[in-house]
Amino acid sequence: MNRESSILLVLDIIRRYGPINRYEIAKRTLFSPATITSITDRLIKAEFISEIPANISKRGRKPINLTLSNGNHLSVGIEIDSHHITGVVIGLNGDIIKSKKSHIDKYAPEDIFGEIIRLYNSLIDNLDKNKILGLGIGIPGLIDPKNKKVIFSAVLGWKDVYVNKFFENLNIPFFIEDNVRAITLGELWYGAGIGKDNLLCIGAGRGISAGIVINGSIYSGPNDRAGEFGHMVIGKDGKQCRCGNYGCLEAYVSTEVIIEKVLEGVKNNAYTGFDPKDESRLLEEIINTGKSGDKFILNIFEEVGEYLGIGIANLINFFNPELIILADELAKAEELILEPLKRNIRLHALPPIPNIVISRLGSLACAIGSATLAIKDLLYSKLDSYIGGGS
Amino acid sequence: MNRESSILLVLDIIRRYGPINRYEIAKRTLFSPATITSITDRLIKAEFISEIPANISKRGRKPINLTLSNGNHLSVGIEIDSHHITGVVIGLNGDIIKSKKSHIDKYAPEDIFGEIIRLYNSLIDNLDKNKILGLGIGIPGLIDPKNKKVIFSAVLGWKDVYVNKFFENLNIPFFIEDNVRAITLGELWYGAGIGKDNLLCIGAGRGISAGIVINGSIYSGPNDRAGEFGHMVIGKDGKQCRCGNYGCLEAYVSTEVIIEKVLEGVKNNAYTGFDPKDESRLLEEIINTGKSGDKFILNIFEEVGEYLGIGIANLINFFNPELIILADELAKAEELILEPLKRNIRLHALPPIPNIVISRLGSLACAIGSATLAIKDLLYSKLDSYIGGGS
DNA sequence: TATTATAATTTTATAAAATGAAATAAAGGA
DNA sequence: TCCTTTATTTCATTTTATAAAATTATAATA
Repeated sequence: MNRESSILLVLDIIRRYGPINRYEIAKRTLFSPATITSITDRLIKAEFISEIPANISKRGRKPINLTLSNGNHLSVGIEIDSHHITGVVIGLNGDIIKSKKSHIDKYAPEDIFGEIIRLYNSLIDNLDKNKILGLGIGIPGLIDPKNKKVIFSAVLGWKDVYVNKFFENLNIPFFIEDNVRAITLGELWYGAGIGKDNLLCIGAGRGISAGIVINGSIYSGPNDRAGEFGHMVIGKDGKQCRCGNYGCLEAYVSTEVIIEKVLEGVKNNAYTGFDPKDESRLLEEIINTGKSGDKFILNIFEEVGEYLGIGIANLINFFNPELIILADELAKAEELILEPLKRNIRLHALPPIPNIVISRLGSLACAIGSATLAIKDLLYSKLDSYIGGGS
Repeated sequence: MNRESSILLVLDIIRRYGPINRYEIAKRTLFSPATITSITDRLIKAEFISEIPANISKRGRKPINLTLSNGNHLSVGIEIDSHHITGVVIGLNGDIIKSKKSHIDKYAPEDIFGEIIRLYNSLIDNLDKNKILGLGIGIPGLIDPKNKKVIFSAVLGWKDVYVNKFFENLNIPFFIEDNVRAITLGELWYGAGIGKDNLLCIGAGRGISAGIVINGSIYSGPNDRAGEFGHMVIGKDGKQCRCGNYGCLEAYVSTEVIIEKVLEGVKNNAYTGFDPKDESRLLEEIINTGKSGDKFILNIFEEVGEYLGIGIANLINFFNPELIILADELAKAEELILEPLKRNIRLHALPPIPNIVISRLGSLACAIGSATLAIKDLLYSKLDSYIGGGS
């Protein structure tokens, strides 16, 4: 093929399997060691990778490991959620250089993107502007990343918002993506999914959806609709969902359902400790109360875990993933939800049952994943301008 | 990259998008037209592709279309089902050269593979043996294609059957695959799925499973378990399944369920025209009666279509395929099942709703798909021995 | 009918990429 | 110390890919 795709291949191997030495890269790529030497030379000169000593002790010359280098190229990622925007700056290897968070209470696109630009500027304030590769934004809703359009966002109350115009003055490559897919990308490259080829990242919050990783990359489907399993029917003729159908997963599992059940319980059982007015902190309080062993709350998570477990088991049977990552709001409940979830998955999924873990990047997952969008764009297509021609 | 992978890429473009001219191949591959000329020259010399005149009428020199050539390289495919083995010989472009079918009534591996070898020999009898690329076999059950092992087959009553030993004397490359995946491959390369990148092929017979096509190739999952959605729970706390759980799709949808319902109806309503003893033709008779407008049968397909529709809608929401192909036994019911199926999918799947069609290769789908296994192996990895080096 | 414009393909000289083989480097062990 | 092993690099050569020009073949036009 052409020169560039060989470089991209080597770089992708280093990203996925690094730190890795030249000899191993040669074996994985089927290139000769000589070729790997020449390609990695140029990547080192362009400061994309760097050598780190390997300390395995066999006979013979010690291998020199190569890894994506931090610091020389940076990317900014921003998450929009219902109450905040969260920003991070990361290096190529995912290390967090900086992070910042701010509250929002106005939801018009102008307001939010204005705030994002303020946050962006404050993040890159004392950094070398030339090092910034780009900006990625994770948005809850139905996103068209190609045309940089938010098709629909229930959380933000947006419909057909074109994002381009807000950033044209910024003069920096920028990308948007659905928040769950951004989380998935972050976890895949830098979190719980490192080294995995096929996994599902379940985003459970107000709605339920999954980021799908196939053969090491995100699968969005031909219409960017893949992963939307919130309205999977698991209880035919069961509880009515807001979509009108009966028995959808989302009718049984969501942060709203949990809050509803708790508030109803508060009414009946004279619960204390909750301030139902601070909606944004209610779930947090519920989780804390549950973690301290409250039977009523435990029982609610048990119920939710059963339905979510069936939903995920259905996906496991169909998709045969190596790993399930639980992310977004519900993931904050950790063992509280994980334990009943695992139990019910074992009941309904056919072996082999994959590991089920909580998001490793936690509250920064979406921002980190969004920053990864710009890194991915660079690593997959735009090296030319950074690596000169000629050998 | 190396020469071979460029050749494979061009060949795959011709397979997927052919007949196609050199100029279009250049655009799709990002190779220069000059490169395409040199690669296609060699492919023509090796008789993998041939030129056919294009009859589109624009200005300028007419393009010369290239297509996989038939006749110079052949592949044999064989399907094992509960009562027959079916064999075909196809060319690279999927044209059927020959087909043959025989009954089986003994199910020991020695018996079946003995019969397969007889069928194979009779199929290649008057053909040039040098042209035969290989033999593929589609088997109902859980298959490990890499180790050529049938892990489990309920239909055949097999467990841990190693297939290698039966073919070592034949001295020809051979491959095995799960029957639904074989059907899927056949439909993708030569049937209803030509040109599609992401589709599901639903195999509905005694059991229910799906062949998954992602980015133009079959996805089997890390453990070859992908697609097994027969035990997807769609009716929590519903009808008990033979697996022990409640509400599985297979408890509501399978040829056995249909036959059961009909036989029960026969008992109650004094139905005539069925001979319940000839199990292998019963479903056929049921379908024929339904097609002639019998209300009782129509109603059964309506019920089955509802449940299958919900199951498939769940997959559509999750997977966002471009196309759904219905195959295997139930597909023989054609409109009888398709109409209620489509109706219920529209009720439960989020738009955009993909086309839903019946298998185009029909009763030869599995055999053709199995033959495709050997062609795929050749086209994806073994060209070296056919195409000499040098430019 | 000859000419012109256009489109597809091929030729050819050149540049770039990839490799094999030999050389070098860096370690452990005798 | 020298030998063996393993990793990496050098360098001459082969292979692959390309750009630019040339050729071929066609439809539209004069």
